[in-house]
Amino acid sequence: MAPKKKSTGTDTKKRILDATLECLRTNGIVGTSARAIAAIGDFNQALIFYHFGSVNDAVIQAVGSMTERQRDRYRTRLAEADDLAELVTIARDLREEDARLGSISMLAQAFAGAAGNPEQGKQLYAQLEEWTGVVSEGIERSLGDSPAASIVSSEHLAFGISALFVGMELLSAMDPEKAPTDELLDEFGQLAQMLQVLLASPLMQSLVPPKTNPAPSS
Amino acid sequence: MAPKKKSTGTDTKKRILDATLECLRTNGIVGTSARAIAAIGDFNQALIFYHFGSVNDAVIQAVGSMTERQRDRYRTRLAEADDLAELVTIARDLREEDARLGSISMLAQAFAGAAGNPEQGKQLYAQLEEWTGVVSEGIERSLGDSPAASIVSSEHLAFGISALFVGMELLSAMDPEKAPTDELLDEFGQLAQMLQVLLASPLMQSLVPPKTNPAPSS
DNA sequence: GTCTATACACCGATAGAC
DNA sequence: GTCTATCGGTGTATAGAC
Repeated sequence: MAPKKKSTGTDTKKRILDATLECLRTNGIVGTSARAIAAIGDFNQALIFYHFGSVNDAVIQAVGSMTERQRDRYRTRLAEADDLAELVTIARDLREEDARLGSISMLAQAFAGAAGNPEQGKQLYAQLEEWTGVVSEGIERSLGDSPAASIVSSEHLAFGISALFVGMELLSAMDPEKAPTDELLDEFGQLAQMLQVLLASPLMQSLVPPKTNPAPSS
Repeated sequence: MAPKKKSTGTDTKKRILDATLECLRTNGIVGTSARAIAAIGDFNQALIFYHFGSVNDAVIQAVGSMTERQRDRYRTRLAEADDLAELVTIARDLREEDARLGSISMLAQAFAGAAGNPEQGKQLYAQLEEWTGVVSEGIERSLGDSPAASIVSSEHLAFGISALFVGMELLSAMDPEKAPTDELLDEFGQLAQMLQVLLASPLMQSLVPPKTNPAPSS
């Protein structure tokens, strides 16, 4: 039997986490306080401390619940990517949806707020790693046998993509009209198509030796 | 005759700006308050409001003074770049120094604090544009005649590099041990060397038509 | 131009009634 | 588990002495 729900609907803990994310998205980290969160979620301010101990911890948990969802979403979508061009196209679509939902903006705000607080920083970074791990796998699968993969590690590249997305979202929030995020990503898509052909060309062989076939020992 | 200096040394306005930057760097935007700034610079809290009207305005002006210095520094350094490989090498050096000084971290913090405040955001973005304008020129000069330039606009690419740097600095602050910023940039350097050869290859001609020679009309 | 003193709003966090 | 009430602290900003 499904658990009987209160009239308020969802579980309080979840309501707090959702309100915390919404607050982070609309008010930014400087405007995120226990009172502001409580006002958004229409519950009592003291509940945050009862359930999470502090505002900071509520923020960390809220971001954690968000990155979990994103990790799963990225995993299913990236499973469709077979080569570089597809990978870039999917990445562009995912980012577009993230921009609408504000997921990456929330992340950026939480990061900014954790500056100078090593413990909080490490927790947030660990949550990001789960997410980027999926990206890294996607890169590995669609680029693993390309000669470019022998130069750039997929983990490092996934980190770079995350950093790029976080930075672009932060900059776009400053001046949405002027920041050329979509244009840049479109151009990257075209560049990726070009690169894909180049990477397969015989010329590559002279620059990057093919993977040394691990000959069966002896 | 040079203006007589007070015993405190430098001009108060400048002292406030410096203390504001230092506060942004060490405390982050959430920890940046009039009292915190005044404590760092060892002056009275009320002076901030007398000279700048509000803490927010002091932050904007402080960041502005920083981006000006950075713009000049980038301009002189980037003047040495003649091709893609050199450009990437110089970019890596500049970023390394920025990381030491914390310039980009301050920028990221100021950006994060301006979220949800369009006026402040626009002002900060305009300051960043001065900086990226120099980067864009550097790209143009060292890549202008390459076929890649016909795909990616130098302004857009400069924006992307800024976003990448801001994002990397924000992520590195979370967990300096784990974030592979230097590794990634080293790999990008190698990739750039490879690309430089590829872009010059005859194969490019089949993918990207050479610039249509603007034939003199009639 | 710089200081002290202060007004007033909001912050995180807790105690205790329900 | 949720509420009200409240503590001490800190925030921005200003008035007024010097």
